[in-house]
Amino acid sequence: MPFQDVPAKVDDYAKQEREVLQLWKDTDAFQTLRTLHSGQPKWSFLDGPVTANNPLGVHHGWGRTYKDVFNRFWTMRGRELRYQNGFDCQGLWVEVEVEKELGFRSKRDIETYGLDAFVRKCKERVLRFAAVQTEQSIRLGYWMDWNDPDHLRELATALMENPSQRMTVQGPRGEVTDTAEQLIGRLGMPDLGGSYFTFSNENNYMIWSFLKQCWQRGWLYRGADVMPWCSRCATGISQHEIVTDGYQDLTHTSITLRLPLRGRQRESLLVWTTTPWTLPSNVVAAVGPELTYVKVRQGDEMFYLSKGTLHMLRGAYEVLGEMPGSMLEGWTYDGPFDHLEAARQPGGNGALRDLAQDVSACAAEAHRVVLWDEVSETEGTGIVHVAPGCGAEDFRLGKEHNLPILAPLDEEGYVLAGFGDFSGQHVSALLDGIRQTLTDSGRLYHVEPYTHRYPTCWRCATELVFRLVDEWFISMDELRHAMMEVTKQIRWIPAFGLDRELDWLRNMHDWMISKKRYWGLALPFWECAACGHYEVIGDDQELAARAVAGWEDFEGHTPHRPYIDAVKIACSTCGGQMQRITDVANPWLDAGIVSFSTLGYRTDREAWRDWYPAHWISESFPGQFRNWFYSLLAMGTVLENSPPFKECFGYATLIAEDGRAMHKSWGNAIEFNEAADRMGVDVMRWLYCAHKPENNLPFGYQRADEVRRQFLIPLWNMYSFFVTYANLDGWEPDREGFEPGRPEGPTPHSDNILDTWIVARLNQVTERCTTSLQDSDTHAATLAIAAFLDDLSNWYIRRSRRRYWKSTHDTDKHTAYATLYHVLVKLIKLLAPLTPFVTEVMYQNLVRAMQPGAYDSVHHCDWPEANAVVVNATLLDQMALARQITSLGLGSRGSANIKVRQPLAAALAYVHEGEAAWSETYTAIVCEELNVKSLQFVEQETQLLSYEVLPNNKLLGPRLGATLGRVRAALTHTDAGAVVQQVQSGNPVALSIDGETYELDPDEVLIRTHPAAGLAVATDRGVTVAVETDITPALRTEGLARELVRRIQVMRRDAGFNIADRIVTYGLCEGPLADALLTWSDYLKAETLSTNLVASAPPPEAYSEEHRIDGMTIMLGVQRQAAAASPGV
RNA sequence: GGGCCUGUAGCUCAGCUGGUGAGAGCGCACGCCUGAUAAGCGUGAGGUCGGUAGUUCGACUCUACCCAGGCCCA
Repeated sequence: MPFQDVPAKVDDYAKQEREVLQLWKDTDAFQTLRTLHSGQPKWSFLDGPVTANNPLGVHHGWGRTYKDVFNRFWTMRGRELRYQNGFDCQGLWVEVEVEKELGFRSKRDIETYGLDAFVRKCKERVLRFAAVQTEQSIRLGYWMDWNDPDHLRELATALMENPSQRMTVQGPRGEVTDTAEQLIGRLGMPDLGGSYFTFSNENNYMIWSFLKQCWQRGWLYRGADVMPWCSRCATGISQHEIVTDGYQDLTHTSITLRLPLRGRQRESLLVWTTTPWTLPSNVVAAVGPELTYVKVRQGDEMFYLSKGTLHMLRGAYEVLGEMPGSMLEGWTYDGPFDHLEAARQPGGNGALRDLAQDVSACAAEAHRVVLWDEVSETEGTGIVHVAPGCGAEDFRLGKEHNLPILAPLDEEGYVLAGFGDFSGQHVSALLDGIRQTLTDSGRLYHVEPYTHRYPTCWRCATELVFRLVDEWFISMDELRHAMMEVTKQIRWIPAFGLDRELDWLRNMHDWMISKKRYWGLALPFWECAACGHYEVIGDDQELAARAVAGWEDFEGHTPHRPYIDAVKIACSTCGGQMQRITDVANPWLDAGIVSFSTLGYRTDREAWRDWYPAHWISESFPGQFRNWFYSLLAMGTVLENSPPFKECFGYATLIAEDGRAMHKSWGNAIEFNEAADRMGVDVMRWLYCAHKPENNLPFGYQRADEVRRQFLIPLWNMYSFFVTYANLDGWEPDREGFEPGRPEGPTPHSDNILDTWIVARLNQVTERCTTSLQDSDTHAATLAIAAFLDDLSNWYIRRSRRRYWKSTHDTDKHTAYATLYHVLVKLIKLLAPLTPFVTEVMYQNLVRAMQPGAYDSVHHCDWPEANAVVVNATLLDQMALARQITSLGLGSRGSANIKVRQPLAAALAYVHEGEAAWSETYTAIVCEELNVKSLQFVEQETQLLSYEVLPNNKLLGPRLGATLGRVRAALTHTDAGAVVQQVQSGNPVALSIDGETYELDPDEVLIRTHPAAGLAVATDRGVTVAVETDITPALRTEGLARELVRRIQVMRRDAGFNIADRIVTYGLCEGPLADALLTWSDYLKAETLSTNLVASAPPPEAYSEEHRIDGMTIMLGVQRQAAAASPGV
């Protein structure tokens, strides 16, 4: 039973990969893998959930490749894994897409549409994209416990038809029957299996428990703050979100205006703002206590501004005097909009100000100059307009000075009552009116466009405004330090991850967890309308026990809006009825809880302990320090005060090949599916793995081509070469003693030095790969493998080719096959986690087809063990030396301009060390490579080169310290030849310096060489090689013979003969060519498989060509022998 | 303003805890090989290792400062 023939070239790697996928599916390969490793020691990987909101991109492919590589590696190393993928399901990002789908423009549209229907649409969208992402992940070769994508779609359809219809599905522990809605709510649980979904009941209730703990420890509070707010989404944007993609360069209209000082005729402060809509909410003006201010005259007016901002003035001015900022403190002024009702209302306007402070003054009364360290001169006038209801820093300053607050905007950005004509207008439309009012009142000084980085909504790109809101927060005061301690117990890769996480933790404010939206975790906060008391409910059972009304409306539903909102509980303080606040939660709570919710923390604490903490997690690090990593840490710290993961592997950002971010609109984006089809995913995976993760990864078709050419095609060529010749010779691997986990068999024995060498290299690389992957370093693993592939292809196989195609069937040939087979099979096991498809194809043919007891898949095999005994350092060094001599010899041939086909009499080599272990075998290899008759080592390198002697700094530095410099000087002035002789005979070298004698041991002296002029030599790292350039007539004849062989071989191919065909060769020529034909006729016949070599013109039926060689002409012909049609070589 | 990362050949990047030759791939030039063949191999040109100062016998490697780019936080 021969191997299946292997095409020399794969036309379509993607097609081949799809066939592998089908094979895995047909043989249920993944389930077999789980069974094989069930009960082994555990390796816990916790997946960071991907937002199931759109198809995957190639950047997801990068992360998923890492995850799959390490999952596969640890599995092969004999570990049991969970293989649970995660989908992130709840939150604004899904709402926004569904809104787009439905053509909605505001929250009101959603309410009109109905919360129940809207929430179902959100769930449906998640399920449909989870199905798409599942298919894409499978295409990538990512082996996980995937749901059947069609099943997810069926659930989505059922949910939309009728969520309460009962369905029965097959789970890993048997059939499960429930309503469509509840089946969806139970996805990822042990009885259903598959990916976890953060919208699951378990995930939501587990977060409730977490929040209850926070509440019990006094960390949970409702507070007022001025926050970035999206008027379109009608929601606050948390610190975590705004920093991601939030800032854009935007041009706004900036206004400089007068604030007339009270009691000072025609004197004004000059203030500048880029947000004119905040001017009606002005309360105070701030100056820098350290800055210097000036009083200037323009016409009959006097202005105050800081000295460093005089450029803000338009037209001529006269400086009247200077003063420190502190001198202005307490001056009062007339506000620009004091005629508005809001400015005259005691304490300011708006309901929420009471949450913030207790003040009775109105804004108009509060107008004065205050000191503020934050004021700078980098922009503006050095006098800052402060509106505590419209800016985060302003708000803090307002609290400090107990100022009234004017909060002008409602949820959707419309101005509230009390602002005159502005009331009812949208914030984005206020500019003209404000400008006109200022012009009319003579307050306007200057107007100018101004470009700055301004925050926008990360979902809908609407410009954010700052708005006074009430939100729910987790206080970081105590948690911060506990989290930092936990963070330090984790290994961060790259190491700077620790610093980044700590930096974030040090700086972050209290964690805003609420959102005034619809699709998300329902915050379990119940509030009493009567007395204002609130309580936190810890799980579904507690809710059931406490419910006094509305339970029947909720029962049977997942804990989402609107049904959860129906449940009322009794107030433990006043006995009144408590209602859930309508807010939903920040989605990072959902992702952060998964080290508890997906591992059975609430239901099976023992099983949870088996898998917690995760050994390894991985995500792209930009962003995740403040998001997923952060929320995991928060939950682990609050619930267990322990690290939820031991090792965090981060990687940078994927960019396009042109060095820019990928953007569809820039035309440099690549879709995942398109990449998979055009590149093949093995290529993608190698490209990902060969990259250093902390650097941004340029991704594109050019790089993919490089990978295919340098990695995949050479690998395939070697495989194809092996199979082609093994089949010709009918070679097959031993079946005796076959072990499915180790299909490569025991290390083969051979007397051939190339065999023992390549086996040594194989085991060296195995060791390196093992170490690297254990250390989460795919980059190092690919480097080691790439170097090995080069050795295998360009040295071992190339040097061994004749052993495979020679016509005798001897032990040497068998050993050659056995060795190459062993190497290839062990190699594909090393490669299997990295490139699972091509290795599977090779395995199916090399192993599965030949061994009845073989596993179905290469991925069921054990990770290869490094056999340290065969890693012979001397052998590796000597072969490296042989390659070096060869390379140098080729270099010197090149400099003499003599092609390799022309034999030369001798190569001369000098090696300054390591020659002792040299053997004739290496000489034979080098001679053949260099096409020389002999290789001679010269004793005295001075024949070829001159010496230079240097101190061995590494040894002498510590010994001599500062005197090393003088020793070096002395050494270079001595007779180098004499020193070399001393050193080579093992004697110390004595140096006299300033009357003192220093003795240097032989190993404390290094010898370096320089090529002497006029010789065709090449030298590198202490090795020198020269070739004799004399070409004798005999050598010339031989060279011609080799030239003829080559031309005949090409003719064989052009004539369409098979490589084993026997032929008759005709040659008509004179002179030296005729000599060559005669003298080397046996050689010619053997090389070209000619049974006969006829010195005459070829007959008409032969394939013939006229050739010119060195100015001579020869008529060559080749003719296939009828008798040679029989098989065999 | 603060934190982190990056800066090595035309391009993309390797260079482990300082040790004496500065490397790979791509591109370029020239050549070779040809029974893995619309593949492969070799050689070469090309770099003051961002800059400055310091530590050291010795710095691409460590330290400080500066410059440029990126990310993050104010």
